[in-house]
Amino acid sequence: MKMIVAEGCTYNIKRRDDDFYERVYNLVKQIPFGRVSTYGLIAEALGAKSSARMVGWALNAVPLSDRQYEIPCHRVVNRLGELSGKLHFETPTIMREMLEAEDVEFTGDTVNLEKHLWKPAFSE
DNA sequence: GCCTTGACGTTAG
DNA sequence: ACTAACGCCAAGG
Repeated sequence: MKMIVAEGCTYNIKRRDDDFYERVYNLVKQIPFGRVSTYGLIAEALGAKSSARMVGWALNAVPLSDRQYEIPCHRVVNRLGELSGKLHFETPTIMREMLEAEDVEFTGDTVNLEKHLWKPAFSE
């Protein structure tokens, strides 16, 4: 099930047997303490540049228990550094608090990406 | 099946 | 700097 990524043509997630979610999780796990990444970069690293949305969907499917300990979902923000996923935590403030606990710096309600953005290594 | 809804992103105005 | 229109695609009704 290799996808051909010709220029302009991006990987299509459509397959049920795909391990897309797993690959998202593996990548998110690699985000270092005190750093953040974006939905778009993660999607792109997986060869699904146009499917940033599905990255969020995958994270939404992460069990609450894994959310804090196994998979650092709070380190994924949108491309402007906004905490677009905060409503999916136990309380709307948790996400920011977790980031601040890692000394992540904010400007207003957006993360200082200059300082904390982590770019995933391109896989495959 | 059709329609709507999103933890998104780009582009145009 | 802000809004609107798309493109994207899995789920749920």
